[in-house]
Amino acid sequence: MARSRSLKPGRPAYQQIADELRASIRSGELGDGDRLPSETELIETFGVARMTVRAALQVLQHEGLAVAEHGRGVFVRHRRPFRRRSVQRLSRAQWGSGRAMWEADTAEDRTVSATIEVTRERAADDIADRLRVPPGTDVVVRRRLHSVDGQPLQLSAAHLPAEIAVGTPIAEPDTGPGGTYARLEELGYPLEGFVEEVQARMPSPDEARLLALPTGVPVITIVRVAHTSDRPVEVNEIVVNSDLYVLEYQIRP
Amino acid sequence: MARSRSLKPGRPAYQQIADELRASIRSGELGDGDRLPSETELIETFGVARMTVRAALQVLQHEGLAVAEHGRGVFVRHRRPFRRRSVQRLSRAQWGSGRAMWEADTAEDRTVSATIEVTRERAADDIADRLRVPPGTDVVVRRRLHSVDGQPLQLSAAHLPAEIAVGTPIAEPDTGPGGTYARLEELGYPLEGFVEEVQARMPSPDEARLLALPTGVPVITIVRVAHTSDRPVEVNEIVVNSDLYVLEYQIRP
DNA sequence: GAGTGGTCTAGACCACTAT
DNA sequence: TAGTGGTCTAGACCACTCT
Repeated sequence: MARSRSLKPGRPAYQQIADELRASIRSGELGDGDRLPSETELIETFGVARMTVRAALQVLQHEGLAVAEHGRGVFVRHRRPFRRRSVQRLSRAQWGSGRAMWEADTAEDRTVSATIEVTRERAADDIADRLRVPPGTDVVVRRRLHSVDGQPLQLSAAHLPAEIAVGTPIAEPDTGPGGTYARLEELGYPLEGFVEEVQARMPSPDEARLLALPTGVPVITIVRVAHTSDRPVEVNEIVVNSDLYVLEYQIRP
Repeated sequence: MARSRSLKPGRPAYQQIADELRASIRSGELGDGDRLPSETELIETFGVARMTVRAALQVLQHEGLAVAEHGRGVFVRHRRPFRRRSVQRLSRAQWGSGRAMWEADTAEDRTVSATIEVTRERAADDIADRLRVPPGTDVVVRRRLHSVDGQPLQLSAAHLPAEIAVGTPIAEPDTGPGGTYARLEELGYPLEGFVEEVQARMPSPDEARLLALPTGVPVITIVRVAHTSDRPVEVNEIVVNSDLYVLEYQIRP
């Protein structure tokens, strides 16, 4: 960044400074992980007040292009989606084989971990609606936080009618080989298909904390409904760190 | 919001103010479209400087919970996803029938419009890679901006090898009934399937402008590859307003 | 004109990181 | 200790909306 740059009237100063920095990032002049000019340097370069350069840096952070590290500087953020979720994850070959679904798209050298909490609750209206049971029906809820190599990736909350799950391994923290879907088939609920509804939004503060999300990184939400030929048997609400995920879907015409 | 509220030490004032406002929104005390307390009111309520209450309001805007309207106030943002993209969109029944794919999931009373620009370019590396052609190969690019009821929804850039598309309706703005996919089949490229890669991120300033995105609304990006039994024939890069979309995918085990 | 949010200044003190 | 970003103040002027 050259010394003493001029700003044109008409467009706010903080946006012009953000524009210049963004251009430096896009052009590759500032690469992944590089430190941006410090606030002090930007104040000298552009001849503006500190709050003005801070506003410019905030713009870049909220665009997901930069992250601030207290005491160290503001750095170009590097995306590294190291996981890919594909349709294959939900194939019977996967969970029928005794592998956890979770492992389906995980490279061998990754360390996968999860915390889990199983509770019994009354179904919220939207869950009951999707399960096609009366509002307030008892459900077993399996809440998990999945991490890979210590990096939190995904929150999930699987809801199953208590009538189906209670007294089975599905209501235990460890569902055994093949997981919930393998158990459902054993219990006489052969799965016919899944429907996933995908959306994106900014995280709540809680989600940002649990998933260790930097500023400017949205979450992808997935509502997956697993169903047999005559009824839905599970609703899984999933929230994923969009920075680390590429979802893959295959469609046949 | 009661008058004169106290702030506790330890947590930054602007975050505590944001917390209170967020709680009011989540509880429903402030509903969709309601005006939040003005900056002046918040200054009096919490006894802080203006930049502090502004910081609190920015937090909510970047979370996608509120939108500021210059001269009017800051309002609770209301989500209204009025479109749903499902697997059915890509069924042969859809585009084989002469309906534009675009219409597949559009309710009858919507006004659909699009701008389109068709160009011939050298393929960028990632596009060439996905089309399995040498880098720099000539491609026909169909860039569109889709809107519904005047609201911009989606940007797309469909890339096809020039070898396939040149001299056909695919290189014209209007591809005719059933669109590009119907033409491809007529030209001897029967489609065997599609793969979609879905990610989410914050928009670039250009995307935010074109899609009329408020602060705090991410985009969903989709890279769709259409292929015949022996080669990919189209790569479509799609950027959608995540506020207006629910993607739906069906999966068979 | 009164009220709203948008930009900007010139300071202050604090917390964190590096050396 | 020097340099970095994080929070906060008490003003200023501007642009927009509504009545």
